[in-house]
Amino acid sequence: MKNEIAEILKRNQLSVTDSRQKILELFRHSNSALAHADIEKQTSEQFDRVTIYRTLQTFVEKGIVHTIPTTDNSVLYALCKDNCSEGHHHDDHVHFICDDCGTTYCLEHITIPKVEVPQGFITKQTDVVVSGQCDKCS
Amino acid sequence: MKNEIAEILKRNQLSVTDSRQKILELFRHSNSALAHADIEKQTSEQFDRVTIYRTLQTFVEKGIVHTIPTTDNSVLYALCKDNCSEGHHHDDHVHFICDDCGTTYCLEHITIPKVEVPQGFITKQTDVVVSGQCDKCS
DNA sequence: TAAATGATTGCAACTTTGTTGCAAAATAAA
DNA sequence: TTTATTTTGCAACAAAGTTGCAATCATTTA
Repeated sequence: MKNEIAEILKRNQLSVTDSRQKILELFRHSNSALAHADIEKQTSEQFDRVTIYRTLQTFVEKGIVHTIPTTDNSVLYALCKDNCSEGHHHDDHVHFICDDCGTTYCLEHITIPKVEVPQGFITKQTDVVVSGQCDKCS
Repeated sequence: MKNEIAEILKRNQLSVTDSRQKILELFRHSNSALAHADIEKQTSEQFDRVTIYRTLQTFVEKGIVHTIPTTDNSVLYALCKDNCSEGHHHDDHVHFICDDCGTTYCLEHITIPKVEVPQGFITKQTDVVVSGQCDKCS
């Protein structure tokens, strides 16, 4: 378990530190996306705010975690499933935000539809965020 | 021209003030989405930061403007085309963010595809954000 | 296994972004 | 024109995020 987490870090050429292990564990045990504030709370302020910012940034750069677009100004992070390669995210799944409980899910099994763009535009990534009620709140 | 803008404000039961007219004009003359900072710059700091925040908030509430989800933590605003009714946005179009120049476009003519969600989930809104290169940068 | 190297952390200070209360000013109504 | 209501700008604050730097920790090498 703990070894598996250390493995992921090593595979991404990251040194294995307490904060990285703990934060990565949080993501693996959560079935929803996490905000910076969630992580700060759930680690019971064991780590400095700055460390959490930097860890998340590193994880995004390494393709361990991806950010989820939201209409409000909050930033959400979620595990990339098949461990995207550095700078090459290919998390082609839909995100679902529940209006009631606020939970954000990665709907891994629903693939992003192809979206047409006008002449001259080139698509590199397509993000789909669905909002409404999740199965627990409906 | 100016009258048309005043009309929109009156139609939405808003009193016609300098800041509201000027900011609404900015949106109408821009073919892309605007961030709070853009507006602050483009009004050459004629209005207080707070006024701009409050004006944008009011416009969103009235359905004159809508927010666009982004992967970074920035909030973008764009004109609602057919002047959504209060609280009832129905801007079912795709948003495109150019990775090179950073411009965000509302692709008015491209409709959002229907996205399946798992059993028990209820869809209320679907946001699609495509990123890549726009026609000017490709 | 211990010392040396290099990366990461925590702290402090700071910037940027967004919010709130309130008096003054502007708009709309009478 | 006067009155009532709304909006604005200021000040002060709160939250979110960033940067430099010394101390600490992880990894490498001998």
